[in-house]
Amino acid sequence: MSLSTKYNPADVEDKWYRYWLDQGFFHSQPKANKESYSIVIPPPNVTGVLHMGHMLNNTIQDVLIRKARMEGKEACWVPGTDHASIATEARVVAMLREKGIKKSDLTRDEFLGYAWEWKEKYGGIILEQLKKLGASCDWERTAFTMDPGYYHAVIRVFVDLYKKGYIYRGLRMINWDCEARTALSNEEVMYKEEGERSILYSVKYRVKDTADEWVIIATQRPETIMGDTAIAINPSDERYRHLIGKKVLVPFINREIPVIADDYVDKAFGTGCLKVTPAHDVNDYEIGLRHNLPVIDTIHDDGTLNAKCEIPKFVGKDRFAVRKEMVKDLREAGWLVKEEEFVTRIGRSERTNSVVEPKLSLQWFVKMKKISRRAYRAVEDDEIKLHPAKFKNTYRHWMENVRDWCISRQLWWGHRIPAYYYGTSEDDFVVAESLAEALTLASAKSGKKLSEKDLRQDEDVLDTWASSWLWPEAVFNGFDDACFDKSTGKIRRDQNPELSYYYPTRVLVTAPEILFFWVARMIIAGYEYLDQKPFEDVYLTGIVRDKLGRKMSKSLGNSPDPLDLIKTYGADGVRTGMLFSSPAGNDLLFDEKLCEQGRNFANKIWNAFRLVKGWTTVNHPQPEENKVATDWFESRLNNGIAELNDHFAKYRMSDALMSVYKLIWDDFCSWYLEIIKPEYGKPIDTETYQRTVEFFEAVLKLLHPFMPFITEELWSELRERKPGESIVVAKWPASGQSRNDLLEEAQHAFAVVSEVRNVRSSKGLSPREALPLFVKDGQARLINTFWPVVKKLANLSEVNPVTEKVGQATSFLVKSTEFYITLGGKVDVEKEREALTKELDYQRGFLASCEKKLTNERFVAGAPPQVLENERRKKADAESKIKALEEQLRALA
RNA sequence: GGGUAUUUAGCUCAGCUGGUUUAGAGCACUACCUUGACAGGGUAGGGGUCACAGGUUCGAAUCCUGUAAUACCCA
Repeated sequence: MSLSTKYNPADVEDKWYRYWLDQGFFHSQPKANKESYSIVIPPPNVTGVLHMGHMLNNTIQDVLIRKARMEGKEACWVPGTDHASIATEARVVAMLREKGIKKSDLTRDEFLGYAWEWKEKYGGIILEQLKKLGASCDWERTAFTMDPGYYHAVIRVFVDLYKKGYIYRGLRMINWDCEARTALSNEEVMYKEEGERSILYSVKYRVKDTADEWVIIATQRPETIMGDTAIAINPSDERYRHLIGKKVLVPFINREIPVIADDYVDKAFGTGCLKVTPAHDVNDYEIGLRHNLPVIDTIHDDGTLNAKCEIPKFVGKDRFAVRKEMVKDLREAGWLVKEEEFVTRIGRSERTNSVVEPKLSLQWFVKMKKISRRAYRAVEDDEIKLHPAKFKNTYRHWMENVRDWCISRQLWWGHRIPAYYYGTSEDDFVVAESLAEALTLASAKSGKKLSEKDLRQDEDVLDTWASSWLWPEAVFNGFDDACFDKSTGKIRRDQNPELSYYYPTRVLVTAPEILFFWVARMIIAGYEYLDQKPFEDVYLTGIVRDKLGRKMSKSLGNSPDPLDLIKTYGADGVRTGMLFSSPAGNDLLFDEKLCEQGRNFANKIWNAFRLVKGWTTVNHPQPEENKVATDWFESRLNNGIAELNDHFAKYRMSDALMSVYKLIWDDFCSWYLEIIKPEYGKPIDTETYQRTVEFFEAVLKLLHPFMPFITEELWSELRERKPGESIVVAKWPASGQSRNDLLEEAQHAFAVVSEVRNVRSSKGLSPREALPLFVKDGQARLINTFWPVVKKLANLSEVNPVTEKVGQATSFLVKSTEFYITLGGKVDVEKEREALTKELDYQRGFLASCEKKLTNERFVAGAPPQVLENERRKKADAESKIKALEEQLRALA
């Protein structure tokens, strides 16, 4: 073991992680008569690399799971990754493009071959990085949402929900990514916070059968004019009321469209006339439904215009190119009345950044209203608790307005939708777990004898969340043949020992931004398939931002590389750095200084260890101050454990860490060790030494969930350890009796020490110079057993009780006890007077505030007795202090 | 535009159902300390009319109403 004055994390971290793995401490199996404590990891994208959000999230999980393990629970933390269909596919497509391969030149199977290759190569990176952080996952259970068993589970659930009537296929307005050529969920559409600049064009349409009557509409998408099927105005708009029912002509193509009245139209926006294009705008589509308007879809999947636009020169051209041409043509025709810049919100694909095209499309949906009812109640009734609880409101709001879930994606990487088509009509399909089964069903449904060649499987895959919502069940193989009952569509827990042991999991730790599309849906699935919640608690972390409050992102380049941080500050330092400032649900403004604080803390403990390890022992009777110190610290420790457990129970991780931090730094190092520290080169008595080692062990254990590496290193060196022993599986300290009288007396004693030090510091006296102290007790004796401690820490030559004030001395007050230090002529009377006067002013002001209350008749009549009594005590206290201060002032004169 | 939250020391935050000393912590800051565990340290200290304006109450950082700023979610 090195004697360096600085702790070097790099020397120990890898060594211990390997040891923990070799010993199998992280592996869990169901054990009869042992309580289980399980956590499933929010699976990171298989394409991802570790970012600060993961660091925070996984540190918290590791802290919780390590504490549970030490408490003797069967702790099981299941790791894994998510196939992230759209993100991964985008990366693979980009990778192929670099090699000069176009996705469109590949067959589905060829493409998937590349995708799997890519996944095998890069897919495990993030999990390897978590090991550097110290994550105590059960790696033998590592899961992936496209593992064969998991894949089958997802397909099985699709079939089951279809049979139950929850899944349907329908025409809907969806968000379309023209570049990736896929539907996007609302969550995958991003808007720039500050909006985007665009141009609002005012265009005039001729009213039918008039020579020179026009309607002027405002639009930012003139390229969609050919898809217009109405002009809408607000029914209360006097300016246009006379037009209702008339027809107007679409520019260039002269198609007749009606003028209709609809409340949706905002009179103040643009000209107050809205062109309605149901195929290309969500709101227009809604208006179209209300007024039975036709839908004319003029844009292809790739964003180019199609023949329905009726203008041949536009067909095949990109929507944005057409916009430019259209504007030019309108201008030349004299129909463009105005162009003005304005700021609007433009939806863009999270993955490709291309402008989202609202589009009508046949997609698969899950009906959400009924299936989500129990999930809604579960959180409402606190069967599942959200931390912090404020998210309950958000959850309720979403659940009450839940909308059907579009689960199909026009991609290849993912779980292929198990629908098989056999004819040309929209209803000519069946849904089945396998081709063979599909064939049977299709033959029956069509009444024809079909062969496999007649069946065509749906080309699309499922939304990634439609697989990850099964995570808590699927990682324990809940949908296997052995326990999934197809006839009831339920999992039989009793047929699955793992599920019956680990489910429900204890807590889910994740980011609030995925409360709906992941957390809520997992709850829904849990109740649907097991009639039981998937987890007891949901701990929602904040978003990691930079010092300036900006979200950390790759594009901003404001995110530090977590592995570099670990290299610089050690995993323990980074873990504590993350937790120092992360109250649940609040964003964390990350600053490297926090990691530095963590590293410094590690160093502090390291040096405390060097101190204790450096002592030699001798079999002497225990000195009085050591006896007092050990008794006191035992109480302080017990009380610290209780406090810590309480913070944990409430998921107050920051507070939990801070309370261990202070217990170790302030109480153990600054007070306890300073009291018992023998003079340089002298030995310490055996009794005190033994107790100190015990205390040290206990505080290391309390700190272990937060700082696993340094605590293991020191714990292993503190005593002889047998092979296979480890702090990882050491017993969490029990919180025993705590003596309040000792804790209180210590407070007073330490206050006296501080005051004496203060006197030294303000008088410029050396700490080596012993001083005499005189004590004039007030109503109660402040210090009894702690005098030897005070004498040592404050370096007092003598302590003398007095009954009268002491002249020619500097003085201070703790509670109402007066203390005097004679300085042999060194007293600066003016300074003393100043300090005393300042204190006296404060006490008088304080007294006045008490008196004000007590002389208020309504207060005396209305306040509860304890409050009154308390107020009287405060008053008496202040009065005696004032008296003492006045005496001291007089003594100075 | 709708919803939900936040606003307490320079920074990040505690302060639960109003009353335990005219508000607490960590960091940062200031002064002193090259003291034998630790300068990645020690000792001491300064710093807030609890966003603003009203109201309820004997009493408000805490409850109510309004205003303003900010954040997130949904449209």
